[in-house]
Amino acid sequence: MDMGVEGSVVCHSGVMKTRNDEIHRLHSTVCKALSDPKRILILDTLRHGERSVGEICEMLDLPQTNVSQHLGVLRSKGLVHSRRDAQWVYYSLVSPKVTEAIDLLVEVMETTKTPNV
Amino acid sequence: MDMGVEGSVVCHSGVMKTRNDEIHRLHSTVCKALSDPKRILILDTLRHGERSVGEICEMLDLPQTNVSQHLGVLRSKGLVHSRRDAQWVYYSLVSPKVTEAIDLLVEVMETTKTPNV
DNA sequence: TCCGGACATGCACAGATGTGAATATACACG
DNA sequence: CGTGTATATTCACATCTGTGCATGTCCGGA
Repeated sequence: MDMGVEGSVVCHSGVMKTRNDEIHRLHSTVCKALSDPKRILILDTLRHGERSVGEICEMLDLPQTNVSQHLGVLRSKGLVHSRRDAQWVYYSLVSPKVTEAIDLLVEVMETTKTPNV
Repeated sequence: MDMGVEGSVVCHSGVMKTRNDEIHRLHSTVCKALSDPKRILILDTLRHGERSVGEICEMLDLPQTNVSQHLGVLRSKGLVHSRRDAQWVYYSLVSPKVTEAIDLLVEVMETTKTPNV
């Protein structure tokens, strides 16, 4: 009698059902998007507004092919939105919560004192 | 003149230096810890206080070997702390910010409407 | 000191994933 | 329509990482 709060069903000798599914979806979307350093860098690049692919490449000094691949992943995970304007494609965050989350993760890192690398 | 705020050095035709390093450390610690669904589940298990390895195994229905491996990763990343009591080892979060971050990531997932899987 | 339970570690392997090279597609312009 | 620029996609490959199995270590009890 110390858990089982917040609307989740607890199956004894089993797993919390809805919470389990929720976390698996969390992993396959947001967490998987953050599981590569370059993708985090790209998201950070979009912090202050939309950027074209070429602008991101220049800011991060990365080849275009690679940036397009990562942007494709981020879009498939639903974290960024793309808008075409003539020859250029501009990417932007679907929500400011994305960078808010990154900032909170940085806070977590700092409170954990990052023991080893 | 649209970026370069918050104490980071911007190298034109280069990359933001200190921010770059910060994000790479973020990835190799916190984000890498969250890059596996079972590890997120384990962290969620510790939300309300410390648990022994056996308790975590039972709650998540996972083999002990596997749980120990993941706990080893989480400890090496600095997200959990371990305490030995007789034959048992109790794990706990180093900071409540860990689950706060997970909760915010869930919020991000929900705002992005998770388009595909 | 021997035994059993709790937990950790090393190893081998399969599956996932980031990367570059080459190529394809979309668009503007003349 | 042909050319150049911007971006996306496919493919092959090297690397990483989660997993199970077997084993090792730590601890308490008889």
